[in-house]
Amino acid sequence: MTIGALGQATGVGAETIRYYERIELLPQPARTSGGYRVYRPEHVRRLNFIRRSRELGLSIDAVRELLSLASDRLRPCARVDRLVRDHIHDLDHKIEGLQKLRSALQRLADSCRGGGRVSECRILEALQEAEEALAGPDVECAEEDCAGRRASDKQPKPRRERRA
Amino acid sequence: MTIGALGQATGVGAETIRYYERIELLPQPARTSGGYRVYRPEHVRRLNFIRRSRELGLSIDAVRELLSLASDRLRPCARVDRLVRDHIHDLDHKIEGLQKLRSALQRLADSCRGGGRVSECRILEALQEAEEALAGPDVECAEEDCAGRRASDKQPKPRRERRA
DNA sequence: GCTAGACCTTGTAGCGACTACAGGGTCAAG
DNA sequence: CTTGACCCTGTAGTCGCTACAAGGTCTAGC
Ligand SMILES: [Zn+2]
Ligand SMILES: [Zn+2]
Ligand SMILES: [Zn+2]
Ligand SMILES: [Zn+2]
Repeated sequence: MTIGALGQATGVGAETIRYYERIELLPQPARTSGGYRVYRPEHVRRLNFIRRSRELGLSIDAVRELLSLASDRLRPCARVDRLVRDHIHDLDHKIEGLQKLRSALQRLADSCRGGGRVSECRILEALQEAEEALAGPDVECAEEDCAGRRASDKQPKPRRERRA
Repeated sequence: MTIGALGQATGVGAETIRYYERIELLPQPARTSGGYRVYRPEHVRRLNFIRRSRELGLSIDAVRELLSLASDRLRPCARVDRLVRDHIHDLDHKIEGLQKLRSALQRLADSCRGGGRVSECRILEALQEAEEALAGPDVECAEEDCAGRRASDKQPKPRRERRA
């Protein structure tokens, strides 16, 4: 099958497929004499796995690790679980942050009658004036490993070269 | 004051300030004979406005519009309100999306005992196997203008040149 | 006056995960 | 053999910064 057919079969655009190949998330497929990529059913399976993982919000690196773990069928699946649970935990932080923003914005929006002039708009005043803790201070996470994981995120990650 | 002092006064890094100048969010300041940027109190006010808006999650373009609205003191503030309320609405969508992801992931994580081998891990199975609607279908928003606003987001936006 | 060192300058590239071209080549049907 | 749908590579754009490198400026102390 061609790249277009693979795209149809998986719901992933052709340009994204080529991108995945470039970053070595998909292996290089065979080619026709004219240079067209030729895909096989195992590519469909792998790409579907990738798409579903991405739809769940997992990062490309997490997907990469899941794929590598999945190929080692005898290994314990603890690391798989941890990847997923860490991602849930990250989501919790993200959701909480957005909810805080939302309520700060709601307070702001409620303070304006909406019918006045810009010169008397409470929204603009609040943005212009001195600190009143628009968003509250952020409390730190109770979870054990959270700080550690977040710190290790900062670690410089070995970069891959393009065109190996 | 120099760029470093402005950064201290507003809590914005010097490189970010230069970036804001490049994208014309901050006006070009005066310079010393040696080429150093020289800022005045009105820059501090403007940059504080920008920082607070950004902390609330408003996009650079929204901040740009707020700043331009704020300068027209006799104009009605309806547009200001709408910007903020639209942003709240966007946040609601984002939060809802993340919560859906979260519960899909939670179901996935719960299905794994965690002590087994990769070969029998339910998480990997679910990612590998055929569709079972990992994330549910997304219902459309009841809000009137939501679809319209989202469509106009797709409109090609006139791009600004660098180095005008 | 001279030097050390803190600060500043420009320009460029990187992040994540794509997406959108341009300018050409290939393939199958009619 | 022509048409037109598909494919190829390579590059640049998205967003909002952030991190350099290589050099210039300013100020305080001697
Ligand atoms: Zn108002
Ligand atoms: Zn945490
Ligand atoms: Zn498992
Ligand atoms: Zn909506």
